[in-house]
Amino acid sequence: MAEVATRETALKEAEAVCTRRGAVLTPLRRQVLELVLRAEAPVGAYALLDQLKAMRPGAAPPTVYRALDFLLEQGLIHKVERLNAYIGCNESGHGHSHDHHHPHQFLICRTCGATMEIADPAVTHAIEAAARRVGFVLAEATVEIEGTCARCAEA
Amino acid sequence: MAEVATRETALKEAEAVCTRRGAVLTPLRRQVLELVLRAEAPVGAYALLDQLKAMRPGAAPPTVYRALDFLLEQGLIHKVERLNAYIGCNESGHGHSHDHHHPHQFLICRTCGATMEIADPAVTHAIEAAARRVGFVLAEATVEIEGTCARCAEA
DNA sequence: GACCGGGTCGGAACATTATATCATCAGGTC
DNA sequence: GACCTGATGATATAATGTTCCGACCCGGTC
Ligand SMILES: [Zn+2]
Ligand SMILES: [Zn+2]
Ligand SMILES: [Zn+2]
Ligand SMILES: [Zn+2]
Repeated sequence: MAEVATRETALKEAEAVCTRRGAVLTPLRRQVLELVLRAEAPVGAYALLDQLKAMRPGAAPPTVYRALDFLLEQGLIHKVERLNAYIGCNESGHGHSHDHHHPHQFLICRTCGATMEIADPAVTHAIEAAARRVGFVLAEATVEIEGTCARCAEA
Repeated sequence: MAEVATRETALKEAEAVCTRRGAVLTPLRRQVLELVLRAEAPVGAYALLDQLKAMRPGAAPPTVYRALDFLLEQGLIHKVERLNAYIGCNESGHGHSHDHHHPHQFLICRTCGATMEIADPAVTHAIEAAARRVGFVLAEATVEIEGTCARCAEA
């Protein structure tokens, strides 16, 4: 599978990103990141916990949430608010080398659940302009577009 | 207070919108809508429930959620996903006369909690274009911009 | 009047998502 | 060794949201 190689690369990069910043990608955090990357769609915290328990019998909600918080902080994953679920950051395509929090948008398919991350400059720019127009100092924007993905639409 | 008049007007309009569609704004639904409109910031379902209990001792979670579902369906309120909270639709400013689901964006102040609804055509258009570019059929877009509102920023 | 249907609400239980708190342990510093 | 910091173990609890069943009302329809 090509995905396995991609995942391995992503994990290696994550390791590098963390050490470059003085953060530590501990075995636990790495395990959680791998589970998120392995999933085909955004995963919920308790789904991760169930999988984690197989490897770490003592795992509990805080175990997962602490790891997720770290990974979010490092920009290695994102949270999809509409789904209360987490997804690996896809930094390829847009050239952000794992900025802590880079502008991004999600396209969520209601049929198959596939969620694609994009970073459309026009969307980002329009949002910045809208905020500026009313004197609002933008910190972070959540953009989650729901509908039907191309594959599901043509069927 | 000017807000009271605004709220009364909004309630009257809500009533009219519902009857025009064959839906019924029952006393319960109207009460919940009034509580949402009365709040200064987005309100959580359980905060509404607490207030509702004062008037309706038997109120339980489904009581509130059913009313909220109805109001969302009618486009009278919106849900703010980042806050798991609900806010009245501000249809003034943009000329949607309570479309069931109209494109909109939120500006959420992290300092004071104030949340402003806007409907910026450039943002809406950029999102539509981004979706179309990848063959995605858009149904609904959540745009929630967090930061500091103008009042809090100047202080 | 009897019957049926949809829509609304009361009420109990449950499911899902997230956090608070305290204890423990390992590594580095003085 | 005494001390601090960051990470994890472990238990409990909070916050948010849903399922399910039964009652009730109200408008047809026979
Ligand atoms: Zn990303
Ligand atoms: Zn799809
Ligand atoms: Zn609105
Ligand atoms: Zn503010």
